[in-house]
Amino acid sequence: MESDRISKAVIKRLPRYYRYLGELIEEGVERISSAELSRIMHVTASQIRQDLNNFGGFGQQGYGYNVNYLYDEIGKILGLDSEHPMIILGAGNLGHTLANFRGFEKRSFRVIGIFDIDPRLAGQNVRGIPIMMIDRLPAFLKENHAEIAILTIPKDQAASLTEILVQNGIKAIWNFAHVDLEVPDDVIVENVHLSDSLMTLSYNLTNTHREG
Amino acid sequence: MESDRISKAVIKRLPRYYRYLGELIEEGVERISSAELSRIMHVTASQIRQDLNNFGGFGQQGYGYNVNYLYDEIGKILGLDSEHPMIILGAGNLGHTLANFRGFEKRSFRVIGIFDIDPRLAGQNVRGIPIMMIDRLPAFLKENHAEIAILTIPKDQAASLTEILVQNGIKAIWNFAHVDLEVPDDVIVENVHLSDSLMTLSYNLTNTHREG
DNA sequence: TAGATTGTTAATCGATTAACAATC
DNA sequence: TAGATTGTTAATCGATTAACAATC
Repeated sequence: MESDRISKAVIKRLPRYYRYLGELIEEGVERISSAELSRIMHVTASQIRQDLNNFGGFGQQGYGYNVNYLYDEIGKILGLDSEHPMIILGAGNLGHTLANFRGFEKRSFRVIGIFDIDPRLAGQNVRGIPIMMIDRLPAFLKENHAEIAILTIPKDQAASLTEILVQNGIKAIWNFAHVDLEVPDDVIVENVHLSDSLMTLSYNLTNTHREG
Repeated sequence: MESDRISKAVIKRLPRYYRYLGELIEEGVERISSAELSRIMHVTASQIRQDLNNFGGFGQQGYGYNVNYLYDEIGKILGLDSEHPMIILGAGNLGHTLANFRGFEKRSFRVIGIFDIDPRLAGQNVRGIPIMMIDRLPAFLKENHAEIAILTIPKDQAASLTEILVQNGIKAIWNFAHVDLEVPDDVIVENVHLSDSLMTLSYNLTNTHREG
């Protein structure tokens, strides 16, 4: 069923709501109206209500939203209530950095294996997570359930490794390589193109201070 | 002058055009039509022409676009033809990783200093880039021209450090901390919220394989 | 109950796509 | 010149904002 597809714009805002609600919880806030949240987040109250109502009626007229309840519900919508075992492909600087992120585990994203082509890294580990050679990948994926693959490899290796991942049942790729991956329809790719991000910054820097 | 503000959506697409054009150059392609580029990039030809015409008429009727020329022009639009000295705040894993990125320098983004609060790091360096203590930051910014500050610090330090940066004339912040920064209008912030990105992936993973 | 605030419909705004005349 | 393809205007589509009736 196609159903009413939620727009990409809405989905991209969900983590931000989640983050702000988390902060409100830390501050001990129990309820909040869309108007108040609007002020804090610098978005319109209308947008907040529209966004949330894509997923259900979480609020109550005359009261607003219960912060804890809304936080939990958005967490569920984001899939944070279940485990997401991950593997990292590429044990370079970035791979190591992501393997060391403690924040992920709070949210049930756990790295269960790291893969590289450099034989000098074989047998090493990061926080107890073993670094294995890429040729072990298919066997590893048969023996272990991994949902998400993180790609922190050079762009020229991305295509061939993606194929291996797809063939072995990986359904989601968090891609840090500077290429767009070609995958079947049922495989999800989320790109983090750092250099694109930096260029956007550079654009704004170069062009903003000209006008005005 | 407000002028015809280029939409954010268009700007976010520019680096992607730039990337594909760079690949075409590597492949020795000299000219390309919007129709052909459309096929490669999986966007409409109409959008390509509309996007580019925000900045000028780079093509030629009956011919298409000269790849090298268009690449250079987009590079200029993105501000890649001038130097962008950067500093990194936070010499943790991520700070080190970014300091080590060689790709940036090709494009005239150069890291000139790294700052941290951990006294054990004082005097150390990354690829010759000195790690200094945060209290040296104001003096450093007076003596050296830095355009972009990269924030790879814990979120609770982000607000106070941002204030110091703004007071000392930094006009652009590449923010990896998990908070939204409050800055004056003339300061540009580009966020890289990795956990937001991972949650978006998790959302799609959780919700996509249900329908269909 | 009266007041507040949601959920939701309608209006507006902006971005994408289609179409085609201009022109190389 | 004829053919190809741009630049640009017009049409469509989607997302955001405004408004308000429903309801706690």
